[in-house]
Amino acid sequence: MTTINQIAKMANVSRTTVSRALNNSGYVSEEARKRIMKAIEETGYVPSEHAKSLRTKRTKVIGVIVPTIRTETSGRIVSGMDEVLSKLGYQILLASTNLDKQKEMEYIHLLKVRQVDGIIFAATNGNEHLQELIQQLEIPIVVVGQEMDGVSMVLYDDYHAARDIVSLFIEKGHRNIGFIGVDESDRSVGYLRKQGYLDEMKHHNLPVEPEWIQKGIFDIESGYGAMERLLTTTRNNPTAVFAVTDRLALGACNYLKEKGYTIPGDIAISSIGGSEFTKHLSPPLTTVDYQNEKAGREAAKIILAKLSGETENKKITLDYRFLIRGSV
Amino acid sequence: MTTINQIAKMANVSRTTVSRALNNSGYVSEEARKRIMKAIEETGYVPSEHAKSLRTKRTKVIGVIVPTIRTETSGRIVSGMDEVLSKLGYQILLASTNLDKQKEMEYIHLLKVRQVDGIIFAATNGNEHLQELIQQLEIPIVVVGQEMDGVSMVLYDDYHAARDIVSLFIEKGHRNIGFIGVDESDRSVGYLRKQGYLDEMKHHNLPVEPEWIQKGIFDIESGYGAMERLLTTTRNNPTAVFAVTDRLALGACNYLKEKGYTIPGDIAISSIGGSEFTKHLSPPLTTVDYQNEKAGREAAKIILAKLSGETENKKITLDYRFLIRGSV
DNA sequence: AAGTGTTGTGGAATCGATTACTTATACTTA
DNA sequence: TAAGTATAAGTAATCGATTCCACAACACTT
Repeated sequence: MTTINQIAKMANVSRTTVSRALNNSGYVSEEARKRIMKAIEETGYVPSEHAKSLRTKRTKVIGVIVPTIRTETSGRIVSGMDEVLSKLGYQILLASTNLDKQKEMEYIHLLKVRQVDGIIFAATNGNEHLQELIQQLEIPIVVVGQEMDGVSMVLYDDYHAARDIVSLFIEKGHRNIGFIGVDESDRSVGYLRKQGYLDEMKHHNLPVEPEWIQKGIFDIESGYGAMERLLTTTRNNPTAVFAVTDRLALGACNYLKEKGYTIPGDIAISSIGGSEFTKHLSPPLTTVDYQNEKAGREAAKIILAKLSGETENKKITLDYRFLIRGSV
Repeated sequence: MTTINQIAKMANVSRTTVSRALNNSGYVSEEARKRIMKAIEETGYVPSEHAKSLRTKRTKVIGVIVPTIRTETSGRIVSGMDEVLSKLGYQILLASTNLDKQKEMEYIHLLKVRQVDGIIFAATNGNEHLQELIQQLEIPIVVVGQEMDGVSMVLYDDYHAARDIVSLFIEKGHRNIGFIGVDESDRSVGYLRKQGYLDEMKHHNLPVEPEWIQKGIFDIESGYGAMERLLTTTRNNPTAVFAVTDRLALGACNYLKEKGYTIPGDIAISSIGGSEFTKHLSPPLTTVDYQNEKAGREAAKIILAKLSGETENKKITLDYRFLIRGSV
């Protein structure tokens, strides 16, 4: 590896001058600059980022923590971030927690050690230790899709999206409307979306039977199970079901098809997620597209703003697109 | 930020001793060790990775270059890598080219500057400049899903997977079999899969009309277009079609459904990819699952082996699972 | 002729670690 | 008892950059 000292020697100047030439700081004569450039050209020299970081305390790396990178949602978020960050020479150090709450905290620690310039946190969590940890972090941080005190956030409008969906069902004449959710410790997906459902039902004076509310985890199988429970534990079956994620909805659809129910004839279904696959199901799934790329882009922009001195915490709530398709 | 010097002062030893205690190298008395640990505890000190890297030339970071992180395939590959790497304290520095061949080379450069310990390259390319660049790289490198001279590779068995698919069609009685491919500059997806198709056809003495071979790019829309051309440019229509990716197949299916063809009644269809969504189409798509996570894991293992001294280049060809479902 | 400003350059400290080398004990062992 | 060795800890060089400060040389003012 070529170092700045070798370049200095080749160009017959001190390494100070080389550094100045490289960073366009201070005075460097045309001749010296030319000799330096020639030496750099010949050797293919590139300055060591580590030495630089050690001195300047900036790494041009942003740490990104996601629950998993196997899903389309995470992929789209990260993709959006990368779009903005790479343009300014920042790179992404990826950490995937695989839904392990313990790891979320470990990774924050790890990223701090790596001295990333900022952290974007896109993993769901209810852990209050994490809150604490994040608060005392002296690195800029942005949280995506989750409310948290004292940090910048990019939020989806979970509550209103949920109400919109239920409202659509009601408009179409449904009165018995079921709900497939996840644990409420997940504030966004679990709590807010459920609250939207409940409030919209109440707003129309529609009753909600306890059996209409089922819970799954984040996978397709549990959507299947939830729909099964939904249709076997009460005589008073719902004619429409709102699932909080596309995957849950997919599982639910699978159950319906298997048992010979028609969609939306017997049961209408809709969810939140906007995954690409929803378009190609039969019938195509009605879903809310959160525009995850945009969330990623916005989060990246906030981090960049913080890095250039902005101190105020921002809170952005993104709009969404309601994709009404054949399943309702 | 606490540094090793502060810890040394607090524990009343030299920073050398602190370093030794931290790295379990050389002798440190029990008492000294205790005092050091106490100081670390109190301050929450973590050694700076940059200072470390500067001295040791190891960063514990692996650079990963992918064509895009929006797709399931990439997500699964990266996820598999992360699984193996994070266990040993390595992290992933992600670079996504967005299918821009120029960027592939830029990123290799960028990762080199960041002094990553190794690079995993999972982006398709036909560029010979890249070949050169990779060859002169003194960092360990592993290429996934693409043949290249002089480097370690993790390959999918594109050729045989393609033959298996065609063979299945023939077994089911099809004789007119169409093909939706991509540009052959992509050796794996473009060339090898096509070659498998052609060879299996020849092996059974089946003719291949030029119109049966259509080309798309990597998205759903072009699959739609390819299928359209396939059925409108010749009177001698195929009764089965092999698409080289799941997305192309999906586009093709969309066209068929739109025009009222039945699958597999009028036209059988199968592809390579094993994406999760294929299971939920109607009919479910017959596809070859490449087990991308495994590819990621294997690539990670090879990099790790290289980092611990292994010099020989490895070439692994992964097996695949043929998921035969309703579309054939 | 003295003072001031601009341009160009280099010396040396610094960032936070690791590590080769040295020194100082205490304990074996021939 | 002298030599050898295991244990413990410190000194100082080093990694590859940035940056503060000092110093020249020269051109202008006044």
